Amino acid sequence: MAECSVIDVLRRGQEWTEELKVLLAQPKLPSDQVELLLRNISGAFSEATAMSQNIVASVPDQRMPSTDENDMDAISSKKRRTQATPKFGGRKRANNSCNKVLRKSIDDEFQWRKYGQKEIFGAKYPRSYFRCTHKNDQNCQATRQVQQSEKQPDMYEITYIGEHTCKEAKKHCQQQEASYMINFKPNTNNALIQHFSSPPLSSIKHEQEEEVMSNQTSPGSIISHEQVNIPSDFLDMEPIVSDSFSMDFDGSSLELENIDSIFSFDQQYCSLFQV
DNA sequence: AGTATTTGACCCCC
DNA sequence: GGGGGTCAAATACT
Repeated sequence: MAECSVIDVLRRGQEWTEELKVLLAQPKLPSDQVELLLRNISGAFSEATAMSQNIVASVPDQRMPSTDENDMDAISSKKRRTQATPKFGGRKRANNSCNKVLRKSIDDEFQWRKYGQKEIFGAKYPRSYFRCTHKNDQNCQATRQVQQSEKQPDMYEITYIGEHTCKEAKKHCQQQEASYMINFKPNTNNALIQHFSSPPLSSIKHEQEEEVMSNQTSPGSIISHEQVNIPSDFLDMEPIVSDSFSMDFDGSSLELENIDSIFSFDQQYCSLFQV
């Protein structure tokens, strides 16, 4: 239900964007119409973001790690104990951040250790569970779930849960400044993509998947003013056409570069919610 | 030998 | 009650 609404909103935004492209191609820019369309587009992003927030927030989280060492004594057999001593007691689903992305590769800049795999009811492919390799030595709580996409078998749906607190995260944190930015200056709705700006660090890719990244313009060439980051995961899914526009209205200048990257982002985000 | 993966068991939560 | 997330012994790999 909510998914359909998100898609509707995003498609609406896409239609407005197409209209904007037509306007921008005109020699004499109707700046009032352009501004209106920009507001509409930005508003659509905001709306879709707010709606999707509710959807993504429902992704379950990992339980709290067990600290009960004594119950090991209760193990009498080689295999798992029976439920006399509740090893899993107190498990709860914390409100850690989670972020779902679609990728061609399951590799990223972090080291993961697989700790489980499950056949998911109604799903074609099993889901694999990974935790950060530094869970034990650095108490890093980041986990991720990887599942082959049914719609696009060459892609993987990766859900990142929790954030890295290991040294690897700190190392990659600095590289994050190279992430992509988008901006709609003349309106106040630009909080919209901000929601995407806070995926777990592990979902931000830089040096990997060059074969896709090389199709893009450099990060710095994308719009900037209000700094709104887009995870590169969304941008690297499709080649991005390098259109660039510049315009003025209300006395303030607005640059529109890589506007198609916005469409691409919109479409890819849409695909995450399609049934 | 140490480390990573597999896989059945276990438990929480809807 | 059952689906899904995690544990941990067994196994595979380096």
